[in-house]
Amino acid sequence: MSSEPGNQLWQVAVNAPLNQVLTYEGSSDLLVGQSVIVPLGKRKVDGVIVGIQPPEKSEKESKFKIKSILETHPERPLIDEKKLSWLSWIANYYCYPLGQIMQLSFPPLKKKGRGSRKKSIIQENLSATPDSWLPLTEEQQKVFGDIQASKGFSTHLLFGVTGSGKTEVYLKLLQETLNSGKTGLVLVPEISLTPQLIQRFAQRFGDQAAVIHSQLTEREKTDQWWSVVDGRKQILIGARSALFCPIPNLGMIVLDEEHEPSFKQDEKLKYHARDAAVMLAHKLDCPIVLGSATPSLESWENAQKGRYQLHTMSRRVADRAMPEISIVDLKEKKEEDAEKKKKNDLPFWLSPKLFEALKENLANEKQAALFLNRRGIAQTLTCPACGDTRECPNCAISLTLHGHNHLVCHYCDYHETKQDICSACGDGQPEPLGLGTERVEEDLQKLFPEACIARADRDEIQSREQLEELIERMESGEIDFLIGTQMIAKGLDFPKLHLVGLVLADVGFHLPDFRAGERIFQLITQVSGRAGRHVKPGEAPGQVIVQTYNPDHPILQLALQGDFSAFAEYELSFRQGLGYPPCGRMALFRIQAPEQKLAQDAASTVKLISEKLQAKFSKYQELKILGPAEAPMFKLRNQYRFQMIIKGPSPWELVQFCQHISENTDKLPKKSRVIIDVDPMNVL
DNA sequence: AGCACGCCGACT
DNA sequence: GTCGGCGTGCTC
Repeated sequence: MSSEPGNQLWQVAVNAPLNQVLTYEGSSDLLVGQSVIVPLGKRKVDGVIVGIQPPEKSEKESKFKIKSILETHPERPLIDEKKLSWLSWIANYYCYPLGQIMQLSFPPLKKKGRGSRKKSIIQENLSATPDSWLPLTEEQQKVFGDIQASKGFSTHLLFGVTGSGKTEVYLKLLQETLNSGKTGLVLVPEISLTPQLIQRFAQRFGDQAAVIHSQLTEREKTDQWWSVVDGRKQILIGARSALFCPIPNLGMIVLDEEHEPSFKQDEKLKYHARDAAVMLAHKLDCPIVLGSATPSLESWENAQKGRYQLHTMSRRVADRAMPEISIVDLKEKKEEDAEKKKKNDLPFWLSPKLFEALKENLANEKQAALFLNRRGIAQTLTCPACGDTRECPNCAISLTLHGHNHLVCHYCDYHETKQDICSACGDGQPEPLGLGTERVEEDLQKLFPEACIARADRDEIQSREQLEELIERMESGEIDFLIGTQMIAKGLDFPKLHLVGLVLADVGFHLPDFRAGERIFQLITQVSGRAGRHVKPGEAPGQVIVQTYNPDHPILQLALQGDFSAFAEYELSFRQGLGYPPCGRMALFRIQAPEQKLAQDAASTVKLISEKLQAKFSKYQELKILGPAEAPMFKLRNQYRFQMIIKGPSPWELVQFCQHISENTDKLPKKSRVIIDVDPMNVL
């Protein structure tokens, strides 16, 4: 404490939905970055000091009576200048109050007093004896060396086929980071934080690693958080929220499965952990590694443009064979197929080829998995004769069925009436696609009464324990057929899984989402990676069967060849034409209100404000404002929802525009709200 | 986000 | 008469 601590004015970002910092009086001993408690209205809230209030400014701000900072948070660490600058970037870029973002940097509970406590399951896992290091393959060694050689900030895109051993490279890089006295952060999608992955890190780093994920209790999260912040642990593994942990002395960030859409948070602060992590690495001047077998086109484009360094690993370790992928046409064109189907009494979704493969697999006592990505809130019409789906002429997005005969585009609000006869082939009658995992399970059990069938989807598997139990039953070989949604397509590694079937690839194609093609390519690639991961040389390779009504679709053909760069080229040229990311940026405004009329009016108001802004500022000239249109989920939790899409050539004017809008939409019609999503991943 | 203020209907 | 519902508005 200094001898003469005078008072001065501080700028504080408070934990409230305010778009500005507030001014408080406090001791001049305080520091920027310090956590404080301040009075706000009639209550006390947390806040962080973000700056000194310039004295000349305070004179005219006499509108408020300046209050005093009540106390400091003695145990919360200082947020240093770099971190502060990063948090401010997030607040600006994603149009979200800084004070609320700051609070993500702190654990949910108070620090625990000393005293013995029993180890959590994770910690027990992490205390396993370190095992020996595997020697890197030539390819791994090269990538490791190249990344290692770069100093300071650099973004590395590690593009490695499934089974090429990306994790081994991460482990080695992290070890080097620890050796140089720095700490490391590993971000993975929540779904892949399975014991399998944690075990792997545990074996290498023993008790040097902490893990944070959403299923921990608040106490556990708090303890893990402190173990890193105190410096007792040097590596933090976690889902996207771990990014906000103020890890001291961070020297390396690894973000695995870089393409996973779950890195984008869909509620509250709609940040993308990958993009925020790259920005953090930039601010901290440290390297970041993004890994994937199917990079997002955003990252791929960044690599092509030289903003990211591309490292490719194209060989599976131990030269394990890639699985055989085949595509089956579900259209019942061939007489013999129809006959076969009839003979075995097969349901419409099961082709004779997949049926035979399942039968053979069961006879050989191997496991099979069937995937069906039924995320179908949005219904699209598909012609059973030619497989055509009606698309919006402006947006190249599937039209969505409303009522019985109304087709609507959710990007621009184009409307048309349903035709009874398919306009593409003039023959079939388009029908909504409807099929779910439950139906698949039911049908399959009838066909294979003796088989042990398990289902994995949101309805069936709700907790981590249930997932772990399922994994165990798969590993023990008890389950013959596993039926599931994407849930099981990712991250899981089942040694005895030999056959993988994608029941209906088309479901993915026809989501009203410009990334539908990318998702389906990723899905096929990821799913293929599950089959025959552990075949030994000489054994038959894993088998993948993709069923579809569109066997000739270029994306399926490219997935079949496993040619990512050809796929990227194809997809990028499509996006270029319409200015979709990464060939341009977009933002989504969701306008909602408890009554349809209110929401409609509010949407029109926002549109009007947008057009006025655009007319007034020339920098917004190149932005394209689409909509408002009804959101795909028009009514949700008693709110009626409209959306507008803003497209622009680069992020700068787009983000400025979003900020501008958020400043001007405070006084919308009562009860209505605008929610801004910059770089949306999910337009539903 | 909270928390208060205020303006309506149902109760002692 | 007042208790309490939640719609509306403000916070240095």
